[in-house]
Amino acid sequence: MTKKNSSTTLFLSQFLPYRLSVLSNRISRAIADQYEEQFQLSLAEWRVMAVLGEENGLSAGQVAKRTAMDKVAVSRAVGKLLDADRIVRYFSEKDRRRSILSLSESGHEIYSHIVPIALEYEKKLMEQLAPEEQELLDALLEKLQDIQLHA
Amino acid sequence: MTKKNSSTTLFLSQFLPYRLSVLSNRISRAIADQYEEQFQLSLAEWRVMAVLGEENGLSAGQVAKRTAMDKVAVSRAVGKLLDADRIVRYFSEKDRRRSILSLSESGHEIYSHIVPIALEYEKKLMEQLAPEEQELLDALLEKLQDIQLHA
DNA sequence: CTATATTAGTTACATTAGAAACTATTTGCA
DNA sequence: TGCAAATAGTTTCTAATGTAACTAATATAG
Repeated sequence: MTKKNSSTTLFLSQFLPYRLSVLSNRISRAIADQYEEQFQLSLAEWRVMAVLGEENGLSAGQVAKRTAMDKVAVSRAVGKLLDADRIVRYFSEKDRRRSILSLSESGHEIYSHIVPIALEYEKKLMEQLAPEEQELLDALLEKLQDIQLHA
Repeated sequence: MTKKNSSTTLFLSQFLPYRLSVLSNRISRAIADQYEEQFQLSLAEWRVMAVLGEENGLSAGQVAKRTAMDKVAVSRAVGKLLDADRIVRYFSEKDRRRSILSLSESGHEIYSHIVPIALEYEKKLMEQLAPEEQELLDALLEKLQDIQLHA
């Protein structure tokens, strides 16, 4: 029952999953604060717009994959964005289940306002790190991303 | 790749806040999956237990600060943990608003089961990185954590 | 063909989480 | 003192989220 000392107490402030979570939430919240009020956009809605700004004509399923959101969240976000005329939806002629989504004129307008804010924000963050450090962070995140979590 | 941010398009998959969020959610979820079912503990409840395992006798407010949860979330988690007899609560004699929280016997028991799981998990993650990389990641997170987000 | 399985997306239900208002207590200061 | 402001924590109301069930369309096995 008695185990190594090091494995009987967890120091939350040094625990990687916890640190990532706190950092990530702080950053996301800080950015979201800048567009939520100004543009009445939830984080989920913004993510959908972000991928559509990157690539037009995606289906809801493709959006889900790229944003790492689940399909219900995408469906809801898409619904709201349609209501607000920020995106446009067709359905594929070949497969009428598949939606084809793109930013509307006004969606593009909003997108082009938010992108600089988001990038500026990221820049501010990254500026805290030296260029080599930035590259390292990038590489480390890449590695961690690829880990198979459930062996 | 070198950075060439046109500042008119955002590539979500290369956007630091987004990458952090996806990574962090994946990791937290994977760990939570291991104790939620087994011990009927939500992430919030586990966090409260984790800081109490680290330091006994904290008030709800101190728990909130250390876990980066808001006070409502702490209040609710504390309520559930009390119901399940996983923690014990007194109120300070000097200031009867201030609570004094600590793990109960059975709380300690559960704590001592989960800590190794969490640490093992973190270890698995970190093992993907070379020792120098681990130190670097640590240092980079430290730096990012300290950034003043709202200038 | 046609019955079954699969896929895309939505809806319904239950749970959780956050904001704001509220209670109780303590502090500050006129 | 005594009354406004501050603090600790809880409750309430509402919005966001996840799971499962559902609808519609397409693909496929027999």
